[in-house]
Amino acid sequence: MADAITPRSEDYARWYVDVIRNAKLADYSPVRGSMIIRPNGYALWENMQRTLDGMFKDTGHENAYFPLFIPQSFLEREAEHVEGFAKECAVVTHSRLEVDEETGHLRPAPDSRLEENLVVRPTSETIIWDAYSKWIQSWRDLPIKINQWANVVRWEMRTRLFLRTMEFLWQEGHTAHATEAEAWEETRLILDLYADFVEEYMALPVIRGIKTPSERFAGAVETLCIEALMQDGKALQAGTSHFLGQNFSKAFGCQFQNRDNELEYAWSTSWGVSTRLVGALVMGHSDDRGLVLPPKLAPTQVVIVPIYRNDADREQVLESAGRMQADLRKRGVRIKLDDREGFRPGWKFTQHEVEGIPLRIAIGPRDVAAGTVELTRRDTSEKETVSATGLSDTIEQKLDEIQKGLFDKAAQFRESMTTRVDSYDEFKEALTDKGGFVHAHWDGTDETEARIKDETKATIRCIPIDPAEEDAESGVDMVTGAPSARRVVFARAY
RNA sequence: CGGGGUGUAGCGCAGCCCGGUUAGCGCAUCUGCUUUGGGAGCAGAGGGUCGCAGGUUCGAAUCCUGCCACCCCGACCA
Repeated sequence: MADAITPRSEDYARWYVDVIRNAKLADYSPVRGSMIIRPNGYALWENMQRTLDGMFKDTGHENAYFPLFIPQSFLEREAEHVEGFAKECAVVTHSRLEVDEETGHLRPAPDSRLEENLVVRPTSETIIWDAYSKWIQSWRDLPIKINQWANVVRWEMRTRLFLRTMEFLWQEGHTAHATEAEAWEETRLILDLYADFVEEYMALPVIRGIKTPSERFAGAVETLCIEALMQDGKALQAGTSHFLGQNFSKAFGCQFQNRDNELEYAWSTSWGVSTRLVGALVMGHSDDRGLVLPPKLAPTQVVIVPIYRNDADREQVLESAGRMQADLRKRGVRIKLDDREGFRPGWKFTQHEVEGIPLRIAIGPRDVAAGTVELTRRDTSEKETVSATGLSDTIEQKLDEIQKGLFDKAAQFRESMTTRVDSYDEFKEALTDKGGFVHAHWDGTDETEARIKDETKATIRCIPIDPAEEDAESGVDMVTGAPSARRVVFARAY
C-alpha cells in the first residue's frame, strides 16, 4: 500500500510529494493544479481551523460568508489590487452550456453571455468593501471585525500540492476601524496570533517581520508576515497581516462621520492563512519514513496496536486495549484502536508511521501478563516498555514532550541555518553552501533588492520586527555600500 | 510562457528502435488455507477503448502526421 518514499537527500521535491501521497493527505485531481484533500489531510486542516477560529473569536472577530463571484468591475477599483491579481483570475462569462451540433460536444451557449463577467474571487477585499461601504455610516458602526473561511482561486502557472494550488482553502479576515492607530493595532494583533499558532500548535518557529514594498500585498500600505524555514533550507511565508490604510475604503467610497463630526474614510486590515500551512507542517517536521505531526494538531494522537496469536489472546488483549482507549478518550486524547483484522502488526506499525501518528501503544499477551505496554514515539523512534497503571498520565506527558521536542528540533535547525554576513561574497557562499536565512545589510532600494534576487534567487523575506541585537545595528549595504540601518532577512523561498 | 520528461490494468513499469498468435511483469485487489511482537507464505482468480484523432499496411501499443493531458525544473505568486 505504502510505496517507497524518496529520501530527502535524493530529491526533496519528490520526497514531499511522496510523503503527502503515502500519508493520504491529498491526491491530484483531473484539473491541473488543483488537488483533492483527502480525509487525513482535511482532518489536519480542520484541527488548524478549529484552533484558529477559537483564537479569532477570543479576540472579538465574527465569522461571515461573502460570495464566490465578484463583478469584474470591482477588481478595477483599486489600482494596485488590479495589477496584482488581474493576471491570475478565473473568469465566468456564460451561464449555460449547449450541444454544438457540428462537434457533438458541449459549448457555452452564445446567447447566454453574461452582461458583466464574474471573477472567481482570488481574495475578497473588493466584494467585502462594497458591502462595508453600505454598512458603515458612523463611528458607532465601527469597528467591524469579520473573518470568513472560504476557498479562493488564483490561476497559478506552477503549482505544488498544498503550497500552491489553483484553488485553496483559507481564512481571510477583513476589519474596518475608525482610526489609523486602531487598524495598526489590529494588524499587529493578528500577526502575533498567527505567530503564536504556528509556534505553539505547528511547532515551527517563525520570524515576524515587515515585507519590503516589492513583496507587499497588492493594495496594502504595509504587509506584515511570519516566515518559517523548511528542512531544505528554503523559507516559506506562513501567514500575512496587511495594514490597508484607506485604500479600499476610498476605492469603494466607504466614509463615516467621526467623533469630530467630520467625514472620514475607514481604516482597514486584511489577513489570512491557508491550506499552505498543511504543506509547511509536512516540510517542517517529516522524515524519510513519512509524516511527522505535532500532537496538538494530529488527527489521531495515539494508536493502539493489539498483538495476538489466537482467539484467547485476542480476547484478552482487546479487552485490555479497549479499557486503555476508553480511559484516554475520557482525558480528551484523540486515540484510535487499530483492531482491523487481516493486517499484521508490522504492517500497521509502518502505516501509522507513514501517516505520522505521534505515539503508538503496542500491547500483546506478554504485556497483558506483565501489566505493561510498549510505547513508541514517531518523532524519535524511541521505544520503551511502561507500566499500564498510570498510563494516561504517561501518555499525556509523552505527547507534551513530543510537541516540545519537535519545536526545539525545528528551532535548533533554524538556528544552525541562520547566517549573518557583511559581504556579498559571504552572502552568496552562505546561500549556496547551506541555504537557510541569511541576515545582511540592505540599502532599502527596490533596485538592490531586485539585483540580488536576479543574481542569487534570494528574496528579502522580511525586515524583522524584533531583531537580534547584532541585526539592529547600522552598517552598509553588502552590494552597493550605501548606508543601512539594520540587517534584513534573505532566503530562497517557496 | 521557456526547458525537460511521461502517457500501456488502481499504482509503478517493460514491450516500441526492428509491425505479426490471446499485450506482459511487479505491487495492489478478490477467494481459500496457514500466519500475526516491525511491511507474511502458498495456491488460485479478476481487471486493458495501449492518451486522442487521422494516416501507412493484409496486419499498428510498435511506423508517420496532428492534437491533448499531466509531472518536474525556471520566471510569477499565499
